[in-house]
Amino acid sequence: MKAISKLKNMASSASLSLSRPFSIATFGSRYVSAGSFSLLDEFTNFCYQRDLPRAMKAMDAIQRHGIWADSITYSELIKCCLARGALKEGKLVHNHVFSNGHRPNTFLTNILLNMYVRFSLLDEARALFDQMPERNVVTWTTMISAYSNAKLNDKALEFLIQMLREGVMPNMFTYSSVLRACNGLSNLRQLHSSILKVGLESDVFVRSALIDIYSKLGELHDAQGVFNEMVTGDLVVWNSIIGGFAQNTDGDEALYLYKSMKRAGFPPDQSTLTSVLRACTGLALLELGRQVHVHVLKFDRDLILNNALLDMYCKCGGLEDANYVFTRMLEKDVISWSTMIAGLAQNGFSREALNLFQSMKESGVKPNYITILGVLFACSHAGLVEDGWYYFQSMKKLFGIDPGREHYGCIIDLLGRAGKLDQAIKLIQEMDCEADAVTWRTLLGACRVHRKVDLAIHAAKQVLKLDPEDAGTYILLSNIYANSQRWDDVAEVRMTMKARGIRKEPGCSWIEVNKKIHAFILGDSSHPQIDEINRQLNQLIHRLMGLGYVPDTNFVLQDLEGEQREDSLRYHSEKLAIIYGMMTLSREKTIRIRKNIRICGDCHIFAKLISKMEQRTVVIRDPIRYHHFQNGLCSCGDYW
DNA sequence: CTAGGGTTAG
Repeated sequence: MKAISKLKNMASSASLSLSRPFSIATFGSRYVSAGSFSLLDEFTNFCYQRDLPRAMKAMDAIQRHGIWADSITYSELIKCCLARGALKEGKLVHNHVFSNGHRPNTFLTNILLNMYVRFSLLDEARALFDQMPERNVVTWTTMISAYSNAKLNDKALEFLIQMLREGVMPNMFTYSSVLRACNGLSNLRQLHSSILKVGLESDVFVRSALIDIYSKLGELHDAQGVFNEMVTGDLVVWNSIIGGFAQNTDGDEALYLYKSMKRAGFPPDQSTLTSVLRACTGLALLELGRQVHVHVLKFDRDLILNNALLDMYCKCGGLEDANYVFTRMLEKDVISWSTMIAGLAQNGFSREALNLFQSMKESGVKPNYITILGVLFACSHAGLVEDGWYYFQSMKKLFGIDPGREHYGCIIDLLGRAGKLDQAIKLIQEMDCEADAVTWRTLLGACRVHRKVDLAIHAAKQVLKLDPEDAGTYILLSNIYANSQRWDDVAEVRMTMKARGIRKEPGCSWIEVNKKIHAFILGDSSHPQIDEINRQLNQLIHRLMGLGYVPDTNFVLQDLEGEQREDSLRYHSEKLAIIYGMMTLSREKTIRIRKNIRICGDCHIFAKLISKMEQRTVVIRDPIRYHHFQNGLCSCGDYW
């Protein structure tokens, strides 16, 4: 410290800039006259002043005299080029320091190398790397980091191996870069054990990189293990684990960790809030999402965060809030537009979705693969066969996007709704991409609605071939057979299920009341108010039956999955959740429910009748679509 | 001179 303050005093008394180095130049072999010395002085000054145009001119002058400045000066100049995106000038500096057989040291070459990496010129970087006579850990790390950022994972790993072979020891920088390049678990476990061996696991960068890659590979258990070992925390480490759970659809754990993080004294930042919103989205927690919104206001310029907020409102059925956020966003990108378009379409506002698509095009934002999906989804929901077909046919020509499996799925849905099953099956045969389980399930849905038994059996078999774990399809297939009195086939399906150990998931519905989540599971009566709920449910069913409601126990071809317990039809979890919502939420409030499996035909009718009789809005989100029940009608148009 | 975390569909 003393030395520094001494230097400062010297500098101010001599009115020199501190950043100016005392040693000015490394001289070439040639004689340097007093005139060229001042040229060099000038060059150095311009570099430190970050005056790029003058520095470049001065560099030209010293080059003509065959002299070079020191590495620090050039590194300042290159920083300046990087800050201004001046690639051309950067290349000139590169040529200059290599001119007339001069060779920069490893430090300066690393900086040049990094410059090419920052400009995403990996080939140039590689060429420079290849001609370096000496490569230190920074050299290797720069290349590895460049390759992992470019997703050239094999290259990154290959460089790590090469580096080790040449006896250069990786440091924490190296590990945190190369971890992102892990393609599989075996790579990762190997790297992890080397990290433990050299004791670098306590570095926060390495820790967060480990957590992140474990969770990207779906190994949340390992990610949490690494997290739990943490002694001194760091915001990014917290964000890594919270993001890991949020992205792996374990919203509960993400939210729990979010609370712990705040308790540990780390204020959330943009990244934290984005993950927390994603967790709310997955759990359909509109009220909690609204609370998070308050914190988002501090970061109103953050596009990613606002997109996450927008999506939360869309997915939680808060369309008005979504629209509010959307109109007020300072900046909108493809994701913002796509989110809003899909959100409108999924919630039954097809016309609005298509209008928004129009505005998007007018605003000059280019639609992408996902945008078109939302558009096609809107068309199929509104029964706009012509429009949907048009967009599908011309998406390549208009937007340069090749239709993928999901686009075909939308069109199959579109044709299916319109009852054009022959065309739908023809399309499946003509698809450029392989039909998958989702494709066939879409067709199966159409067969169910239009009661095409033979085609339904074919589609169901295809689904099960591609996804042998799909309990709902087994049930549906067995119901179809039962309905046609094909008892041998029924027995066979049941046997297959048993042999494969397929068990149907119990139906479960969640509703958020007073910031608490209430879960209703079929066959579970642990809710404290279950007796009252059942009493009111029975009363209501009685009243509905007086108005002509007939509990629909004939599931065949009406129920794609449902809760599959014919005898307890009246206790399906969504019915319990609706009643509970009616009991606890004031009349003008929307009853919002999330379900783990698809709604059955009977509950669908039940919800429609309630919406009319009680004049209440009910929104049920199942795993694949939204049902807005209002005044006796559902936004899905009775097709799902 | 080299390093870590977040958004749309499925």
